Amino acid sequence: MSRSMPQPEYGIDPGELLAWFDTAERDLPWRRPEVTAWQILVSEFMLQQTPVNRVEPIWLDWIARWPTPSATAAASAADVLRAWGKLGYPRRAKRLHECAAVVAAEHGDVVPADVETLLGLPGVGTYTARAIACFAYRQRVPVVDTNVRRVVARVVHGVAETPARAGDLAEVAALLPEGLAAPRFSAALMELGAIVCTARNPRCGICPLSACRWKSAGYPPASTPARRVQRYAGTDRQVRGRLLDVLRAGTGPVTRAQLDVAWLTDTAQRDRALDSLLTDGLVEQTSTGLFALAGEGDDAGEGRAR
DNA sequence: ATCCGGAAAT
DNA sequence: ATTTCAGGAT
Repeated sequence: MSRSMPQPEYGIDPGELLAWFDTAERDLPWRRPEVTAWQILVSEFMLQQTPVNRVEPIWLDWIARWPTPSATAAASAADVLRAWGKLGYPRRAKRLHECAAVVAAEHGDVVPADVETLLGLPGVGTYTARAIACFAYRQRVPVVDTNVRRVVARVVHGVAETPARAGDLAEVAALLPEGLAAPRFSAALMELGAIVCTARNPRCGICPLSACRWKSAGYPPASTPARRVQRYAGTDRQVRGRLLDVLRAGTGPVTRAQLDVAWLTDTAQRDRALDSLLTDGLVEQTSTGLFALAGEGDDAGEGRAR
């Protein structure tokens, strides 16, 4: 195209990125070499929309208690929901429990390695399937999360952020180095987005990449007027959280009155939240009309005979 | 396009 | 008080 000047590459130099990662990589427990594919899967479920710092202690307890899919599947849903604690989005815990049952029963207690099969598992979507294929099985597949999307938007496209697009996977695939370096490259790209090329206050002064279109363009701010944020206080989500707090705190079924005190300001909202928890299968009603965490009355995982 | 937690940082 | 955080399901 342009013949006067050599066009700058503005890809992402694997050498620069990987050299930086060698020195800056965080020592996260699920990156240790002895960690199994299942345990990596557990970390990916927990990390969905949740910061690393909050996941770490819960993941450590979790894999010590339930190291395999079959061990997880043998636990009761109630025990799984209690172990999940206040990590948030408890439907993830239920999906993880369901995922464990599928892997144990249909895949010989071994996490599948191919993306297509992974995508069929409960709670495994576009990102998580490829993260497992890449980080657990060392495959050269594109792993696109919010960090990667942001880094590519800035370094390659010169804009502060871009919405998710259908072409994101192909674009990131084209950035991957050939051969065995791809998984580490993907981990490094995510790490760069997490600790240098961050959403709010990027630390461009310590960025290892010498070529960045966003830098060349003078760090233009986001053009789109910040999509409407999902609030939390006063929403059904908060009410659901309060109701689950009550059920997690106890050791068995509770009365409706015990649940009601969790949210007194809007009884219609409280009823709606409880309905949604029942619909999601996170809460169950006993034959005597009490409420309990799903599987609370079952003896699965309790080591008792029927 | 919406819903789904909760905590820490700013 | 707002923003952000290793997304998925509907």
